[in-house]
Amino acid sequence: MCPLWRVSADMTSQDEQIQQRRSNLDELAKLGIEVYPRTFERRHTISDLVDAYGQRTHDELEADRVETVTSGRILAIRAFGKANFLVLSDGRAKIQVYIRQDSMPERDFRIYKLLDFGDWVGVAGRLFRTKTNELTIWASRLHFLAKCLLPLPEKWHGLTDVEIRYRQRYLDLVVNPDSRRVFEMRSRIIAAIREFMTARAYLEVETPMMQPIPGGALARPFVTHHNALDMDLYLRIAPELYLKRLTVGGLEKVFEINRNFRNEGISTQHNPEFTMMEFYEAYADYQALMTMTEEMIVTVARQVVGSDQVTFGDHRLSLALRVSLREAAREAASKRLQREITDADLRDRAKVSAIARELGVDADPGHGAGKITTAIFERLCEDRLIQPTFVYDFPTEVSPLSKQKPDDPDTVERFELYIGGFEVANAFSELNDPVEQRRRFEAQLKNRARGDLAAHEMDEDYVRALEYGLPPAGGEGVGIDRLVMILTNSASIRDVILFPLMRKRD
RNA sequence: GGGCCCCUAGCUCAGUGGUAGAGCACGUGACUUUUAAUCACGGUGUCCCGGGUUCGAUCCCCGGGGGGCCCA
Repeated sequence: MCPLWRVSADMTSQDEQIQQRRSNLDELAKLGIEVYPRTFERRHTISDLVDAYGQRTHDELEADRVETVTSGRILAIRAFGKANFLVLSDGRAKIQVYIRQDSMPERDFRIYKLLDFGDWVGVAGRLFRTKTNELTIWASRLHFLAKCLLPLPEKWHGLTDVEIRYRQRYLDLVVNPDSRRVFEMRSRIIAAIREFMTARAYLEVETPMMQPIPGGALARPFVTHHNALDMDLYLRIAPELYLKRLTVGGLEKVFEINRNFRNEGISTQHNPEFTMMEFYEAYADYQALMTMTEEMIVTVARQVVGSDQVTFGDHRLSLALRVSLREAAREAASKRLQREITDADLRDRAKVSAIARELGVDADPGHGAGKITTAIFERLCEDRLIQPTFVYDFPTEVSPLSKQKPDDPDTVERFELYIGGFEVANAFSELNDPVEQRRRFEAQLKNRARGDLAAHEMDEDYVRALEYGLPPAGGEGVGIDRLVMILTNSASIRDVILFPLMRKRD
């Protein structure tokens, strides 16, 4: 036979492999089988079999004669003429299948001959162990379930090209078990958080993702448009103002786990859409939330990772520390400049501005002392906060929705939790004085007028809600993606988001 | 937005100013307990795209695209 039609000079290796696979599919159809069947009834999943029989010895399996029907994707074919092996995977576990011409109907063996690496098949057979002690299904029937028409990445090196891993996550999941593990853990982390909250009588709610006034955070929003109402809408940057409206309405403990959208840069710590767990509790203040946050993270880590000590990069993370923002900025600045910087220096607009200049930190002319101190903190301290650290007492200027400290109007009762060098949570005692809230919004509007597109907008209805009375309350947002990074030791947020945003590719 | 780095076969990667390579994968053959199966034989290609320099560019230069890391 001279299969000239199969190989022409300008055919690439991929074309050739696709054509071969197509031809195998055609041949399968000619056998009279349904090549895209609708269902397949399996008696066990591969994971079930490995869990239940992975420890059974050869003799035990011979005595028990375990019959099974299972299915999966073919991850390897080792052919020896009359003795053949497939490796099937259900994504979590693998099992070997032994194919012998004289152990199955002739048509099933013909199906076997037309299989390719990556195809989906079902098998029926008996469990045994080979000479090399591998748990194996001795196939008596073989069912074709679906064709893999494109060649898969190589089994040994897997898929390391991060661009393909992000753009074609399905390939990453097929060949990189670690990737699947990360997303399974992500799912369990979210489930554990939900369980933690509902066990404490928090009510899970859903608030608008499309908002006429984007609020609750200082960030630039995405804009969209509703045609029938002819109205611009913004994808939410935070659910905060809606959740607090619910607290006004008497829902004393609420939480929401969902996406926020911020029209800002992309980095290993930022994806334009990201998942937050945000919650509010009447009668709690930020001190209570710190304690609760510690408890939540420890509980989730123990439940999902099995320990409250986790490895992140080169670091071993453990106990939570507490340090005030001004104190952290003051200490770091003193150290850097080799002289004593005082708390009073940081509160003085002119002095802190000079200090910032000395440190090479941008101090916008419109920025007040609080904002400049925060910039110094972010520049000097943030990425050094590897061990879990609560940074508390933020400048009022950068916290338009937080309640001031009773003895210090320039400072609010707010904290951020840092782990691994980045912000994981942000919380504060909620400002519930409508007069003061209006003043804060107005201050934000001035920043906006000066060109700060991330400054907060006026939200009249939110102020009105406060006028009806918001009980004393604490609220917090936990960055789920970043928490998952910490708990799965992932260096980039893109490794914990199934389909991270990528540039469009023609 | 700035700096540095990457883009070569389906995958993982070498490489060179002169007709482009390896391993895996793929095809043909052998093989009835293999497992990164082995052995023999065989074909891999827009060297990201466009322009320039050159007798000749995958390589050097310029521009663009995509990606990564760091900084803002």
